[in-house]
Amino acid sequence: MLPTPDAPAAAATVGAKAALTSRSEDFPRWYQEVVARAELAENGPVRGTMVIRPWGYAIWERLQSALDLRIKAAGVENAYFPLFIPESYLRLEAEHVEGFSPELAVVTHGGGRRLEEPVVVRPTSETVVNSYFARWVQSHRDLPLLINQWANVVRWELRPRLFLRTSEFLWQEGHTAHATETDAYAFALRILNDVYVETMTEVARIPVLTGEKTERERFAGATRTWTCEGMMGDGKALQMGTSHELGQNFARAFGIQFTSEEGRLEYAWQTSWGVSTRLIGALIMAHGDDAGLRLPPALAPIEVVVLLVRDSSDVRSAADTLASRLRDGGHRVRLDDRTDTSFGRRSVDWELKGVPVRVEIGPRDLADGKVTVVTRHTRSKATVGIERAAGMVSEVLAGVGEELYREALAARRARTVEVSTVPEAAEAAAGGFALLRWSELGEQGEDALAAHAMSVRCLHPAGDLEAAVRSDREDRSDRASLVAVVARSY
RNA sequence: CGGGAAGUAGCGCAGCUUGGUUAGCGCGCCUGCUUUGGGAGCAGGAGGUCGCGGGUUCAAAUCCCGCCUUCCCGACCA
Repeated sequence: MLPTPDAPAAAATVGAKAALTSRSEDFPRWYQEVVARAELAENGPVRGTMVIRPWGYAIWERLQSALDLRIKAAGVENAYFPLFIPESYLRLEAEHVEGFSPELAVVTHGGGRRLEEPVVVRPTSETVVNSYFARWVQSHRDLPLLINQWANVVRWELRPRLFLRTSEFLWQEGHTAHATETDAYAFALRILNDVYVETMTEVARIPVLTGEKTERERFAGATRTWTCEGMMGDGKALQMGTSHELGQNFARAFGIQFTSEEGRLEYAWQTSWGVSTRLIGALIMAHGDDAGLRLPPALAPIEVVVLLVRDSSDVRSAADTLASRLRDGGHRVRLDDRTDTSFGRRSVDWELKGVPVRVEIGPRDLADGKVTVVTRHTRSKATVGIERAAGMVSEVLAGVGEELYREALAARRARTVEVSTVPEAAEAAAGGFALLRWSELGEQGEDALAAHAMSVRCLHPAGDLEAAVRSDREDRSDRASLVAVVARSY
């Protein structure tokens, strides 16, 4: 609760029966229950597929706009490429096909006949996009070519989990071509920092660690993969987004060549990058509590619910007036006048869905000219004069995002330990992040950790762990000073 | 794909070991009345190809075989 000039007449914390399995008791079960009870998504009829329900989709739409705005601010244009890709395209980049072939969905029949060449349902679009880039890029004047698409992709996952790993998911994938390696490198990091880190921290309010993936964890076909790693409520890491430098791998495979200012024929340098509906999973697991989802206002489909405790003409007109004032103040408001459903049930439901603020209006308080303002993320209640209510809601909403971020950051810090040996890392990463110098860990150590179901989430320059990986850093080969973030992951 | 568990009404489960009338229970749903300040109460009601396919049998939710799906733990990933 924010401190306010005229302090609330009464403050209390909500006490109710547990709506869900607690996080500490069984985190995976808690996660599934939140997804179901908050009406975010359900399994589709085909294994690994997902039906995203309106509440979940509305969150996705808000994430999409936040990302799309920033992607466009980086100079990228949206386009659309086909769902079906000739199987032969995948084979043109050796590492790429090796990485993706185990999880491809392949169409062998169409129009009732066997296809001459099977088509693949895109697992990612590097191959089609780049086959067109080859046609569009002729001159250095055509570069950089910066394209993004919003699409669905299919990867036949072995162990699906709603939002975190589904066989079909929604995402954006960016594909760019540049004249020089330096440009491509800078752009991959620009997307990482200005689009991904910013959206994750400022909009989703989840702290992320950025850094480079090890060779073992790198994207199939990339020369370098940069990642954003978040810590979930159980101490495990989630890869929330990646930005890849592709070098000239795809340019050579697809013939993306241009004539340079000096008149030489050169291959383009490329990047690709993506984030997906997995971000909704991150939101649930980073911010959720034992009462359900907790949404930062920027992503909440509804920021404030005005709830009629019971119906009467006084209550209704007070609620209508308050809802209008809040709407006029620019907030997304829902009037809950379903008084044929009990107060308790409606309260619990809105808490499950994570609506940041709720205003309860009932005859008792109203007789004193008051209403109750409930803050979801702290589950605290305050009674305020009705004329103050709209102002207080705005004040509370203004603070929720920052408080969620700080809470998540504190939780991550509490579970992050610096260690100096591989066995220590394995022990510490059982419950959070372990930081170990890469020179101490190395690829042998990475193999050893794999036996404990642990991995290097990213390599970050020594020093301030939370500092952005800077795109103007010249020294790219000082690997000895890198710190490995070791964790279990989703 | 390997190891483990499970599929019976929208959800959660019992029944299965030892085959045998009409397959039960809780929640939810519908109707009515009373309620509503933290998951309301009473009364009445609707809802089932027992995951799918095959087999054994006079008879299968129950026994046998195959498949599918879900969950947990691994390997793979946004």
